Amino acid sequence: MAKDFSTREDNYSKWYNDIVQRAGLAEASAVRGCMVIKPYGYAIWEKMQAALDKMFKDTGHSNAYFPLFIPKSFFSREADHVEGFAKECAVVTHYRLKNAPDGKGVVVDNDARLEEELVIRPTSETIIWDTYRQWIQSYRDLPILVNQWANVVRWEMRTRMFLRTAEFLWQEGHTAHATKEEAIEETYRMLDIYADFAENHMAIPVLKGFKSENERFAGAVDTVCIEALMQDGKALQAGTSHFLGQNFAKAFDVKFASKEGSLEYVWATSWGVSTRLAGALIMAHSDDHGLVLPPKLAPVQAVIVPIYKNGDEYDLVCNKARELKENLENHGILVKLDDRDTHKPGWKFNEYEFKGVPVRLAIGPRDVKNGTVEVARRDTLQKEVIAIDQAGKAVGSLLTEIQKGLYERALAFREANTHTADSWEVFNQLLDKKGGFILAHWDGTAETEQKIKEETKATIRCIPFDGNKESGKCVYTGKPSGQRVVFARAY
RNA sequence: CGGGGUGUAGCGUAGCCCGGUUAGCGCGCCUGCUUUGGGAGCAGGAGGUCGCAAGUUCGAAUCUUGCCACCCCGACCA
Repeated sequence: MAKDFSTREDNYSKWYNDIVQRAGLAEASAVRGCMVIKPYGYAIWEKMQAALDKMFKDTGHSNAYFPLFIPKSFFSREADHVEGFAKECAVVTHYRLKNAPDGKGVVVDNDARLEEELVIRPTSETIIWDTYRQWIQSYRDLPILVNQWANVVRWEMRTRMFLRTAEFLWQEGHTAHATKEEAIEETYRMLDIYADFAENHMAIPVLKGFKSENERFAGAVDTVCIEALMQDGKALQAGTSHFLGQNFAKAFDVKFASKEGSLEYVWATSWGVSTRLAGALIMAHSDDHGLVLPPKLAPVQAVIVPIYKNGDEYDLVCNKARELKENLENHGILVKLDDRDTHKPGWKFNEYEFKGVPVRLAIGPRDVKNGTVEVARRDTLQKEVIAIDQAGKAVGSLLTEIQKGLYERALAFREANTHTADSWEVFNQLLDKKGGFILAHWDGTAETEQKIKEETKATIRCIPFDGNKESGKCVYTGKPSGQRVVFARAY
């Protein structure tokens, strides 16, 4: 085990922070609540972006960019929206600094107060719908399928690396449609893309479902989400897709002339995932040896560590290692050859283990002589020696196997930590002992959900799409219920 | 914003209660030699506004007051 490193058992949140820091993903910044995403962490985000961006484009979406600043008055156009975000908005009030009268540094110039304050976007629905009004006159202008990659700011009281920071990176899709049906279809289409991405790229199984009224996006008619389970038994909302109805169209007066000649309000969706996904990735797969990355999102899929005693051996081994690297690259594998002489092999082993590189290849004089290479997989920590001329093919299929294995391991964990509760007593026991997802009946009221939250800190993560429609009694009030919902304590 | 805690080299810390050498140690860093199949060893070396500001004192990392930052627990959080 790594020195100076916490275990999940010992201290889960310290373990998480240690991974973020020691794997070089991110670090705290000079600004409270904001983090610096370091090159290795950003490389993972770029791989996520690349995969998602392709999925968006493949479904007809285009990227665009809207301003960081939003006129304050825009927020009050939609009542629920302003209600939901008002408490966490950063506001720009001035546009100029001046030298301090006492000569020490600079101060805000009070003569440079903005006529209307600007809110730093916590999300962009308002400015986008204000813009869409200009873009839409006729049904021929629809649909508009736009996505934006951007940073947003939500002034959070308590922050955690990746999971909740004051500023974070995300994508937000904003679509406009002529019909309700089409908008609803889009809402589900994008949720399916998120679920596909989570399961096939991140190797994290997710539940799809509706948010309850309490958890719904401010301004949405319906919010659907994907929910993942972390190793400590807490749930994490990994992505959301909103059917906005005509709420924003009405708030920003966006109408179109239909084929029939009538003037109608436009139907809308919005959907997003953020750098929070990196947090999900860490907590879903990593172990007490450090980060574990699924091959599809690993910036380096295989690392080659040469082993040698002197200059002659170094040349011999590294020449072979370069051949090996080329071989792997020809199989489409992202390979790094670490031929630095400044660190010992043992040090490198630990380093790459900590950084979650899926496959490690060690090659020394013995291997050169025997035509072999040692292959170690990060997920199971198993090692084996294989023929070096088979390495390209072998590592390729090993990466596929690791990707699949991580998903299956996460799925098995979720299944082992999903329970049903039919009484308040069992509900509480499950929460205290195991956490995880709890399937329980709920009377459908916001009041009951609120009370459950106050008493147990558990919330309704989602009302699952695939939940069977068995009827039962609310676990809290005993009132009739038509379907089990998913409860959990959540990030 | 409430309750508690912590600020000493890049990181982790001792010293503080009870003021008094040149602020000590580990990791890391630099140089050299020996090493290299799971975090190397030895020798030498560099690196400090003791969070910031004021005060008490002959003298402050140490005592007093104020401020700032961070951490934990609450509150808050689609």
